[in-house]
Amino acid sequence: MNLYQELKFRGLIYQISNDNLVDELNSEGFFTVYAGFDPTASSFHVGHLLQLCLLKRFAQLNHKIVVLIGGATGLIGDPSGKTTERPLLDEDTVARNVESLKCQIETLFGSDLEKISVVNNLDWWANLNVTSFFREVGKYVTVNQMLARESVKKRIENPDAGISFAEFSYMLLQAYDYLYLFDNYGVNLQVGASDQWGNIVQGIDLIRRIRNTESPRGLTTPLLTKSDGQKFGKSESGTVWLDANLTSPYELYQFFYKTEDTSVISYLKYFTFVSTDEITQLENEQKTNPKERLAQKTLAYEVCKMVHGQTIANEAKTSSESIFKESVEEMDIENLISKVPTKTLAFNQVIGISVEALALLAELTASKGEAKRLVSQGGLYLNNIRINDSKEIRQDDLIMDKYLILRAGKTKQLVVELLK
RNA sequence: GGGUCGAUGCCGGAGUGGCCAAACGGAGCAGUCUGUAAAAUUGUCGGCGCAAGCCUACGUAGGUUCGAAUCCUACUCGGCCCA
Repeated sequence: MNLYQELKFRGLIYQISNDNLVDELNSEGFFTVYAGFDPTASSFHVGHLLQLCLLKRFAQLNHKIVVLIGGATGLIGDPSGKTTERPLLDEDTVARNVESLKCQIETLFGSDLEKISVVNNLDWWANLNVTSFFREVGKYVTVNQMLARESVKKRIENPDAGISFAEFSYMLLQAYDYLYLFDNYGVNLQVGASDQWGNIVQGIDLIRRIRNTESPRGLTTPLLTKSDGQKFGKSESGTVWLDANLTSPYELYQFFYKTEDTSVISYLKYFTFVSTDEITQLENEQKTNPKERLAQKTLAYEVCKMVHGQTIANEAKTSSESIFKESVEEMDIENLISKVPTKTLAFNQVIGISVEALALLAELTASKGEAKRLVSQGGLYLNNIRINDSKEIRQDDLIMDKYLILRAGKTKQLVVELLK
């Protein structure tokens, strides 16, 4: 299977800038591929994973990769897909985010690292002044065409939004980035999610006009949504980050484990390096035996392994299996501590208070009222036993004299550890 | 700079002096069913309280009033029009 077929099988090709790209992907030649990420946070999240995997696929076939961290563009903000103007991030935050994203790239790409350059567009934007920008770039772009862009149109038509000149100009910044990387790194393919299509085409166009060449290419992947159309990448507790300090490996594992049947096969294609044959097998397995959730298990494990390494992936898997046992006796609680969400509280603080108060204290619920609601609906469990009437925590509720398992609903579990 | 319109809970969006913790949608959360799935369906959805009730909330700060999300003034931010 060649590269194009592989990408096609995995559903990674949404749009291509030029039909020749199909043949080029199949030929012997090598690309230098670029994708940009704006440093709006200190970590990548699962929403970035698709692009990162795509780059990795190219790297594994010995194409060169340029990962652009938008130290400059991050200061402006991409209007694509946004319905309102974003607040500006301050410069220190952006600079700090750039650094931590760079580190993540390095751990994520591990063995393929020598094929990758990580660049920061602030390095060239810092030295470019406004007048030369207008002369070099602005002169080659018409506002007419910029206004025709979907993201811009939406904002202009929205009776109470509007778009600032800064965000409006964003597309030119990204276009120039492509030009710069084309000139200085030999980049000839930009990839991104489909909401980046406009920005990518703008870059290709600019290079064509200024350098008078047809060689730059662009490719977009589908924009991920859950089967109900919601944005991909959020769990009950918010964004699912790749940084283990922000989202624990257990939570990452759980996030993918809970994938609905209709999406799990495409996620396997997007987010893992499991071979096409194995994926087809898993697909059959899912049809005949959906209860086993084998596809979900594979997906969760593989992603965890890629992001955090094999040892941690194994731990996440073990913890997940252990905490979902029927009875508390079967759980290996000591091994779960700090792997699954754990809350440490003082012994005296807990003994004698109500379960609802404990749920609040342990931050299982946001308020006591919410905890009460849970109890009245039969959704709160202590040590896997449903709480029907409010009760006080007593010493003989403790497992091994120091642990309590709190659960809201079916899946939200928490270990409480008591210290004397 | 001038005029004008707007700012409501997580989001969208009603409300234009008391009946407003604020209609209605969506999201979220939970129950039932299940497979830690989907769909369906039921309930819930500011905080404290068993409750009565209390507290905090309709951009910010003041004011009018027995009483303000609703009226007035100033400010902040945004749209639109004019310069």
